[in-house]
Amino acid sequence: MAKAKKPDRRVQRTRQLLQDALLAMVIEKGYDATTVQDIIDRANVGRATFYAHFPDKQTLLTSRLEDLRGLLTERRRQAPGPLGFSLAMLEHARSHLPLYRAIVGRESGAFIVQRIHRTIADLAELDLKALGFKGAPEQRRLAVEFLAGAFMAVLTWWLDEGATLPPEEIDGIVRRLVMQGLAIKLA
Amino acid sequence: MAKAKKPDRRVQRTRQLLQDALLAMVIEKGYDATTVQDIIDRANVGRATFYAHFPDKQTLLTSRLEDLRGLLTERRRQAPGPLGFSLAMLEHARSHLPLYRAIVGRESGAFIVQRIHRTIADLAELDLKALGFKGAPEQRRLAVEFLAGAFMAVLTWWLDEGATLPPEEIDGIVRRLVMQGLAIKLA
DNA sequence: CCGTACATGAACACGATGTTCAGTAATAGA
DNA sequence: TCTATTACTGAACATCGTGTTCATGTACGG
Repeated sequence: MAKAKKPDRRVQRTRQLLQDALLAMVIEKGYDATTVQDIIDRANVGRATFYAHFPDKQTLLTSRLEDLRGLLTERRRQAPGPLGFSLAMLEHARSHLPLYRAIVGRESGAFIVQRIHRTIADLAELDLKALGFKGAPEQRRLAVEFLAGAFMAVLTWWLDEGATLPPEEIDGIVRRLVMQGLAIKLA
Repeated sequence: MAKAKKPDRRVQRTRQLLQDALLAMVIEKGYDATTVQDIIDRANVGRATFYAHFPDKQTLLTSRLEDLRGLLTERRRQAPGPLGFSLAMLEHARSHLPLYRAIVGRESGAFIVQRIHRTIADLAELDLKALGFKGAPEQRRLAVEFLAGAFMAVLTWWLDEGATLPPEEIDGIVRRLVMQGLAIKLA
């Protein structure tokens, strides 16, 4: 373990200001449309200061996304079992609706969506492993992508509809679809 | 029907050049990284000319994507039944691998992915309607998003892996997942 | 052959990026 | 409290992409 010296108070403050400003701007104009200029204006921070902390917009966002990953992993620990993150994420999304819509909704940029997809896929893979999913690793990977993609799409749709349906209902439907499929005879 | 006067030969030529140049650049550097400058350089076309035809990069791409939509709809007509587009798309993707990877793979921009997702979702909705899917329209929509998201994710993964597995196998697995789900007891 | 529609390319204003640097302030540690 | 260190500032700068304009040249259709 590297000795993690507690960072200078100014550093903490600046990073916090920048992260908060980014989220506020993303909600306001979307990720792609948000410029570094917007962020530093909102945060009241010098231009040079931004680049002293983060090489670009993307890295700044990534630093913030670690929190979400942590939260989901934690919830998964609390509520074990496959798709343990599902309900947790749906509820978390609803209580941060504007942010989620900006990040994972129809208007968001590609980069963020991919990151979140990866997070979900990783969690799902843990689930499948724990269940002793039979089949080649390749098949497991395919199933994991299937699951993550499906979940992301449902989440996106739900958010874009205003997240009116209760999380429990969405969670239930997703589970049923994942479990039994459409339960329709396909060709 | 509007009388579709056949366009000036120069117009056809210019539009073709621009579309081809865009695809070439997307394969080379990805959609986001491709600039209008790149496109007109590659196409050997004046800057003003570009903007005389398309307001921006996005519209140029959209004009091209109509072709794919047409092709998928056509294939669906030929091979009716749910998920009729699945195998067709997988095969089409494999025979245009670099382009597909650039467009729908991990490196692509958000805009294109959303467009393709929409195309697939629309096709899937036709399938479900034809099958007499029971349940509220809202539930059907959710199922459609689920299906499209899952398919897109699998396609993305497959492409990023180099599309080594045969399309028929992927198609079969996707069908099974959609039909029966993971066939695992979930909590 | 001629009038029209299109292509050209250069110039322009604008805005965003990322870097540099000298000056100033806040901080941690003694 | 004092001091060396570290961080922030703000302005300037080069670079690049965008989208518009316009006068000029040229290929097209009829």
